[in-house]
Amino acid sequence: MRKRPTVKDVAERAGVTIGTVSHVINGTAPISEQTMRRVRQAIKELDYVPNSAARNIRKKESNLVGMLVPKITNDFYSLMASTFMDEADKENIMVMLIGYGYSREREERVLHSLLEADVGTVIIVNSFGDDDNIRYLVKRGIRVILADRRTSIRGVSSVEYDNKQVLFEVMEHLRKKGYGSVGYLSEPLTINNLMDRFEGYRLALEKNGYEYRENHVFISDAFHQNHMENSYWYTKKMLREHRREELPEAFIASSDMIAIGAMRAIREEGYEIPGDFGIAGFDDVEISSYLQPALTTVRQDRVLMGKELWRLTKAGREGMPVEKVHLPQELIIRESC
Amino acid sequence: MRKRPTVKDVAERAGVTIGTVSHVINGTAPISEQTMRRVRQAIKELDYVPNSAARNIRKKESNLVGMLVPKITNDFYSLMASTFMDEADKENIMVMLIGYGYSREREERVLHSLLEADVGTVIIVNSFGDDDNIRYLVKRGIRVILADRRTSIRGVSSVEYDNKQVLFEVMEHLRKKGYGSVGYLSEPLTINNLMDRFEGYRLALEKNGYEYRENHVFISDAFHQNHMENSYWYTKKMLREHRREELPEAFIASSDMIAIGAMRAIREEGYEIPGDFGIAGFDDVEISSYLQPALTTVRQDRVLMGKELWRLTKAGREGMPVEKVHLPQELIIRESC
DNA sequence: AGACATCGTTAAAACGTTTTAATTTACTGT
DNA sequence: ACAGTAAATTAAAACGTTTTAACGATGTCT
Repeated sequence: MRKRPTVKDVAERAGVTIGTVSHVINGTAPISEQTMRRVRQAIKELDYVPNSAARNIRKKESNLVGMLVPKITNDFYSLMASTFMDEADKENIMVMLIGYGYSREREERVLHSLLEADVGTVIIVNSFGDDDNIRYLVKRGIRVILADRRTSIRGVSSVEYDNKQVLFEVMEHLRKKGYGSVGYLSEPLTINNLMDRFEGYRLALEKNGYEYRENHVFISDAFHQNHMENSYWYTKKMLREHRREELPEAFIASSDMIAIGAMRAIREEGYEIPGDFGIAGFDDVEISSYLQPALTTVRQDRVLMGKELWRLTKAGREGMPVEKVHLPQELIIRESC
Repeated sequence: MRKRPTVKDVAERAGVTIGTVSHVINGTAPISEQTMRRVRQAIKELDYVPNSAARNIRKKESNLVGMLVPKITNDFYSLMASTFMDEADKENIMVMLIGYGYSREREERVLHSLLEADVGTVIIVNSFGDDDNIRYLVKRGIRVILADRRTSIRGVSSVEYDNKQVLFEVMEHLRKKGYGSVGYLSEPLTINNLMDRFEGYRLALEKNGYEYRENHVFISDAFHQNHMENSYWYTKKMLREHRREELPEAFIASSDMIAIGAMRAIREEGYEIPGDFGIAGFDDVEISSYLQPALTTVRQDRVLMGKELWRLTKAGREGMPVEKVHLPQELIIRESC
């Protein structure tokens, strides 16, 4: 209710000048034992907490970093964000986490808010927009770090997974398990990671002696709010409209959510997994091992990702040069194929 | 790279004074058609974006609201937060979403950061701490809104679900399905919503002619990072250490995550759901209907919750009085019992 | 004893805004 | 032609900090 105390109030009560108070707080000048005590005491008594807006404005650097993800409700992003925030928290940096919901317009508005808030760094996770936004941020002197996506723009760091390679492992596993053909389910190929995966799929298909068949591949026409549900309907339709022999014997899905939706559809249409259809996903979200059957998937270590992102953020603030980091992926074999 | 332009730069270029620029931006004074144009032009040319820290400091009100949730990786919280943020975004309010990870110490530190950031409102979702933090915030003149939790402290709004009532429905459903006894799986009863549920369980037990049995109730000793996994081990241990007839025929779990962990354990121990054991959860997280079997659960509408929270936030900023809101719950019957 | 360095503190400017009262300019009605 | 008003603009203060240069006091070295 009462007015928030300021450094001025503290100074008054401690019988010193506001400069001194600031020095006590920040340790920017030698202070005698005695005034130290008095100031500390006053701070405690008034329950003073500094106003970071005022501080930032003067220091010309903010303690904010922005993090843009497609959806915060997706385990894949939220775990990554969560680790990142935990790390940032340790060094008293605040992160503004924002989901832009696959909306281009929203992404832009939100970026604008971040600019107003004067963030020094922006982490962009997996945005599918073109590079204009990134270029703009860089031009404004904001450090940009890309996660799970790369760019050719100079001056931005990125952390991505090695998407292409692991598909050979997945495919080989499917072949060994005896699946006679392998289809592919994916979101639209607008981000390079998804493109890489699809390319990996085609390459691995060939390498394992499978034939590429157009109608074994189902690529969604747009990003939807609910990947799971979308994939569910998509797959269901597909299963109904084709005879068994027109369908692949196994699927690789570009994310676990896609896989989960498909699994439900497959089940509902009366087929067995992994008997009638094998299926493998991407991400290894938490729920994967709790499914029935547990989902075989490619683990993308989001904890590691979060930590790397923080490392780069910190490095950036300290003036270190831009970096491109690659993270390994790992095939986790469970029951679904 | 180049210095961020300020209102001063804009003024200079437009050949007016900074006051005028501010008036143009905020519409706080009549401005001639002509200077309007010139200022707008200058803003565009310089690509000026106002610094909200400076603005907030002067206006003595910030455009920030803080939102504290236990974990952002939990679908239950993140969907709630997501809707809230969507609403806030529409009116250009930024929300600092923070997960405190069930850590008391972290909760306190984070609250402190929010104070520094000068938030006007803090939403606390489901915190299990005692009321000290809340009291403290209120004392500092910060509007506090509680979600999925209530308090006796005056001056704080809250939105909670009607937890007790719905258990009668659940229990009746289980009885009608012929389950001979009903157990209960829960996180520790430190928050009133969990207490309400448990109380509802006991009341409903009695009303339906079931006997309350100590060893049919399993209440976890602490909040764990991973509810699903925790519940999995817990249940597994339970199933192994007791003979079938010592165990209940159905379970009510205090959250879907708990239920999912238990389902896996039950499955792995060779039992069938809903045949050998029935199970029902709480929350209706997105994945619930994709499980095998699909989970019967009590839906708590998080979208509605998010919207209500925003409504109260807005009302608070506009000086409206405190409010206590109650949201209905709904039993969603699926396959697990 | 004088020059010099060190320590603790202060005064004042600066950061980028908004806001208020004051000022100028232009118009109105008599 | 004059006071009176309305419209547009400005000057300056204010917000809560940090930072810098300057200050006085005290001590040290020759």
